[in-house]
Amino acid sequence: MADSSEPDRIGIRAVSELTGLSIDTLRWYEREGLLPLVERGPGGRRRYSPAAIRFIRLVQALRRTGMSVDDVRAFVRMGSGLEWHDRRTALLERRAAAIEQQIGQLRQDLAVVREKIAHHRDLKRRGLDCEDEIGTAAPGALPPGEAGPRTTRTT
Amino acid sequence: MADSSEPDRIGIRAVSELTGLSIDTLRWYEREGLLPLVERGPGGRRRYSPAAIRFIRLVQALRRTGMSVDDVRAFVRMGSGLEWHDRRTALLERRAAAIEQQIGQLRQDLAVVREKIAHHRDLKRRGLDCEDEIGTAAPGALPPGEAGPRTTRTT
DNA sequence: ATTTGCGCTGGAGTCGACTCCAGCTTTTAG
DNA sequence: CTAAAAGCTGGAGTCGACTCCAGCGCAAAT
Repeated sequence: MADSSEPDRIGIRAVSELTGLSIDTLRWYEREGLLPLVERGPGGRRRYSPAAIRFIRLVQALRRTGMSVDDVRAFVRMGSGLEWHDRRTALLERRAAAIEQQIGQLRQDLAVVREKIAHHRDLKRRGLDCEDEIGTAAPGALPPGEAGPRTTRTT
Repeated sequence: MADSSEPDRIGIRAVSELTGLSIDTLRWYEREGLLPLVERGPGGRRRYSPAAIRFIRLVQALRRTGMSVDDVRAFVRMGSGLEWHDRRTALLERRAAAIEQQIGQLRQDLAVVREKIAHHRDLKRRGLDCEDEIGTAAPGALPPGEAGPRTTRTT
């Protein structure tokens, strides 16, 4: 039954390289209760099973998609009991929906940036300087040399 | 040409509601030099032109997609001169590329979460209890399709 | 056997990005 | 005209999420 001396266990350094999380972060996540599956080898060193690593990937997905450490912990703390099963599943489903929304938001943001780029190119093509500031507008008339000194005070 | 008494200017409260940024954040962004277009009405109150609001939207897009306040400031500080035009455009293009990557990442994360959900459902269907922790453990070795150096950041 | 070095722990420190506050002026409603 | 509401400013405080020690123990290499 898979004890921590099995051959497929790897050390913290390898996990760090594998996942992109820093060693400190891995230790900190564990202390914070986000990584329940980590075992210890002789000498007290951490050994990570494939399952532990898959779990880390889930945690990364949750974190990257904006779930707070607190909420991940809460999720992890639900444990694996049947009684919490539905709740866990529901939580994940909500997360999936949230991620879809984020993708939508990101697409919008991408559109905003692209639009800006297009605007820039347009200005360049016409040999103009930048719009009033950066603000764009382009209603019809862009009186040059007005626009005011946007130079905000230096901090 | 468009002084701050024009009718299309709106106050900070309206902008806050419009953009979802808090009033404090709007003021703070301005102090930090992210919002150069904000004018003042009599009494020293902020008036936001449509152009200013469009600019805020750009800043929001940049921030939401992970650009730091420092970097946004740097971008803004480039000003509108022709000499910086290409640099500005290049920066925006890099950002657009970064956003595309993020969307890709998010899709992967979504897949991870969905997989987890499916796994949960499967367990439930079979009336089993736990999964990640302990249970479910890996059959053989590390998952085949996932060796990619996901490596980002730190250390 | 000693050196070199990874790993461990608990705790402190940092950093980015706000958020809150006190005290004051201006605007607006009654 | 007065009072409440909304703004303004500079500065301090908070919070989340790490990141960095100091000091110690194994352990593999020389």
